Amino acid sequence: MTNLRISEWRKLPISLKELCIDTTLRCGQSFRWRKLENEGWTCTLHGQILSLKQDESGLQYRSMRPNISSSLDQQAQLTKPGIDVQNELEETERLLKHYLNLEPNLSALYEQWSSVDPNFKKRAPRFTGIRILKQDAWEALIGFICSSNNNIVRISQMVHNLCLHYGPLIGHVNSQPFHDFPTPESLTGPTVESHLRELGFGYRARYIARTATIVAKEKPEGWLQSLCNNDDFPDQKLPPGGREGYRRAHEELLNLQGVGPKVADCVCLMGLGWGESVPVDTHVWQFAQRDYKFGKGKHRSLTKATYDAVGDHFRQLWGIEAGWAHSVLFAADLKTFSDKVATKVEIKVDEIKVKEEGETILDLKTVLKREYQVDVIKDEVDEEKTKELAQDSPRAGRAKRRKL
DNA sequence: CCTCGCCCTTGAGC
DNA sequence: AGCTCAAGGGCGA
Repeated sequence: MTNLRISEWRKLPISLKELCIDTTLRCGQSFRWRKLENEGWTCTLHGQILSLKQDESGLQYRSMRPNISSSLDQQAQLTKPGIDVQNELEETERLLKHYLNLEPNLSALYEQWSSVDPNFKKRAPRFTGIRILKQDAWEALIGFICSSNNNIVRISQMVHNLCLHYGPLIGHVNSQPFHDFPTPESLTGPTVESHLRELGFGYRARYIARTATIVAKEKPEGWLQSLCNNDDFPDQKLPPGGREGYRRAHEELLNLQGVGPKVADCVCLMGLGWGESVPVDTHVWQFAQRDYKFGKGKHRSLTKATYDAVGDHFRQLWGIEAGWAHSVLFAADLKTFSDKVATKVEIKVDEIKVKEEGETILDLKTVLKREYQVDVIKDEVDEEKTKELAQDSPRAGRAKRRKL
């Protein structure tokens, strides 16, 4: 095991309503946290390894830093002048508070969204404590370039491989290596694309290599950070298209390779701190049609115009932190969390079907039995609504159909 | 402006 | 065993 200086466990007083790490770290906004036996959620952050544990009493964390000299044992390190342990503890706490984005009052936001949106009010109680993290913008950018046509498990694997091969090793925990996220510079070079293809990145290999080159060589130093939101006290007025700074950041990101509207919005929201950013992916498009009357007339398919209209709608409905509310409903739509949503199976007997065969019309009375899987919020089962849902839901058409 | 085929890989479902 | 399809899209014609 690599020589690490391990801090004591410290406590951060925060309720599960304000932050639920088990949901927040798995809902597809960050891809590097690993849950280890006896260690909890673990990830590298700015040259150190952080572990998080949470129960009803609060959040616990500890840091693991690489030793400067491996010849000294832990006791010697602790007493060695030059290493200010107290200072490091404070630094870790600052880092963690910043990353977890603990400033906004999440309960108050949930209440506000619930008061203006019955659908949010119905679904949110099963998904409390989902907080938008303040991730590093560069990491978010690469992570979401990887996300196209992909699933969370595989995205996480790809990001892990990226760190393993291109990021500096920080240390081992439970005999697993932990690397920091690679810099843009380290992902430039003539062999990166082909190597990433060998590692299974597919067509995203070229996007990553090109975007890394643009950021490292063509843009000025600190360009990505310059797009981030520094408005600590946003005024309540929000233009339908979002604040000027958000629009500019979004537009700038579109010039990169492998970055379309959706990926740009993910980076704006999770890497640059623009709360009004609403990434519209297949899940969001699904519930926009199911619960918010999109998918008809002018906004039949998810074109760029429809994409903007969906975002504008949610911004007007939810306000300046619309992206936060969006993440709650997104999580509610993930199969990963289907254990949080009770599944009710409805049996419905179809109408008698008449089957034609050549010239003879056979009265084949085929009774079809359909099983509809309907997401039902536990303890809030409304029979009429449920049936309606089953018939209107896009899932109903793909529901299992068995002949008897 | 909208639509479509294509891009890589993996796992589930049939 | 083999096929289709979707998984948090983007790009070019």
